[in-house]
Amino acid sequence: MSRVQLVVDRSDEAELRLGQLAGSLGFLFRVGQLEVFDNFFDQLGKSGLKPGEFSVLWVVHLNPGVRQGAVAEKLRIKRAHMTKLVRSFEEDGLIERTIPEGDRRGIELRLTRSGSAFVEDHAQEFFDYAQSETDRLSPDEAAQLIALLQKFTGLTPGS
Amino acid sequence: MSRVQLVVDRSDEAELRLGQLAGSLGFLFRVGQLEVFDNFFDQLGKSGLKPGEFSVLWVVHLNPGVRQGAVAEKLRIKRAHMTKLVRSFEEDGLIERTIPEGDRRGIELRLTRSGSAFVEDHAQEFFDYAQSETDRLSPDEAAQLIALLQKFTGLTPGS
DNA sequence: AGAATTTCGTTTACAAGGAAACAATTTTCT
DNA sequence: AGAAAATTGTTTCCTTGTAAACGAAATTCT
Repeated sequence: MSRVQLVVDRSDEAELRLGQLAGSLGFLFRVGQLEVFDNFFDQLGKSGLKPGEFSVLWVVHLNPGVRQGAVAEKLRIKRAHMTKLVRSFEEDGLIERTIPEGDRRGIELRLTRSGSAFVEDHAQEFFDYAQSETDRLSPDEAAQLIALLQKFTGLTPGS
Repeated sequence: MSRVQLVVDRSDEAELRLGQLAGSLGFLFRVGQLEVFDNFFDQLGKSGLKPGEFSVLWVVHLNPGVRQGAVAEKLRIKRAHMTKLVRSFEEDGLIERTIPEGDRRGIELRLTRSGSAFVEDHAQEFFDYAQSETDRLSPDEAAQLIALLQKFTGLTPGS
C-alpha cells in the first residue's frame, strides 16, 4: 500500500519573514534595547538597580548642581516624568533639591551622602554589566557599534 | 570705580558630563530609539501610523496564518500586550483571527482585504522613512550600523 | 516701567506596556 | 489510558511614561 505524504515543512516555529523591517533602525534599536534590558534585570535586578534610575543618579553624581531639566533633556526623559523620579529620590534621601539664587525657577540637584554611597556602591557592577553586553560581538565590532551609535545619537563620552 | 566681575562660565546649558554612561549600549539604544521615534511621529504621525502597530501588520502581511505568539516573540512584544493589539486590529477590521484545526490553543492571523490595503498604502512611506533615519550617517556607516545591530539582535532580513 | 512671551517644574488625567494568575488545550511521562 | 506538565492566549492589576494645562519666575519688547 503506497502512501502519499504531504510535507508542508512549516519547520514549525522556524522562520518568520520580517522583510525590510529587519533593516529598520527604529526596530533594531527597540529590539536591541529590550535585549539589553532583559539581560540587565536577569543579572542585576536583585540589587534593585534600574538602568534609568541609576543613569539619573550617575549624571547628578558627575554634575553636582545640575538642573533637573538639563538631566531630563540629556537622558531623554520627559520633564513630567523627571519630576516624579527626582521627588522619589528625594524621599529616599538620595538627592537634594535646592533652589538657586540666580534663577528661582530651576532646581539644582546634588547627591546626598547616602546618594553618593549608592552610586559608588553600584557604578562598578552597572558598568561592568554594560561592558558584558557586548559579548556577542567581537571587541572590534563592539567598539564600532558604540562609535556609530554615539555618532547617530550625537553623544560623546567627554561631555 | 573699578568692578570685579566673577565669570563662572557655566557655558550655561553647555556641557553635561555623562562619563561611561555614553558608552553603554543600553543607554545608546534607548536614546537612538527615542530619536528615531520622535522624528517618526513628527513626519508620519498625522497618518495615524504607529511604528509598533504597523510592524505587527507588516509581519502578518508577510506571514499569513502566523500565530500571534510567534509574532509577539519575534517583535519582542509581550503576549499580554499582543492580545490587546490583535483584538483592536480585529475591531478595526484589519486582521482576522482563526482557530486552526491542528491546535486549538493557538490563533492564526491573517490580514483582511482592508488590512492588506492599509499595509500596501503605508509600507512605502514607512520604509522610506526608515531609510531616511540614516541621513545623519554616511551610507557606509549606516550599512555598517545596521549590520552590527542585526548581528547583535540576531535578526536578519531573510527570515 | 509694564505687558506679552518664554522657561521651568508640577499636577492631573490618561495610554502603553508588564507581571502574575488563569482557563483551555495539547504534550509528556508513567 | 490517565495524571502531570507545558503551551497559548486572556484577564486583572500595576508600573512606567506621556500629553496637556497650569503657576511661578524670568526675559523680551515696546
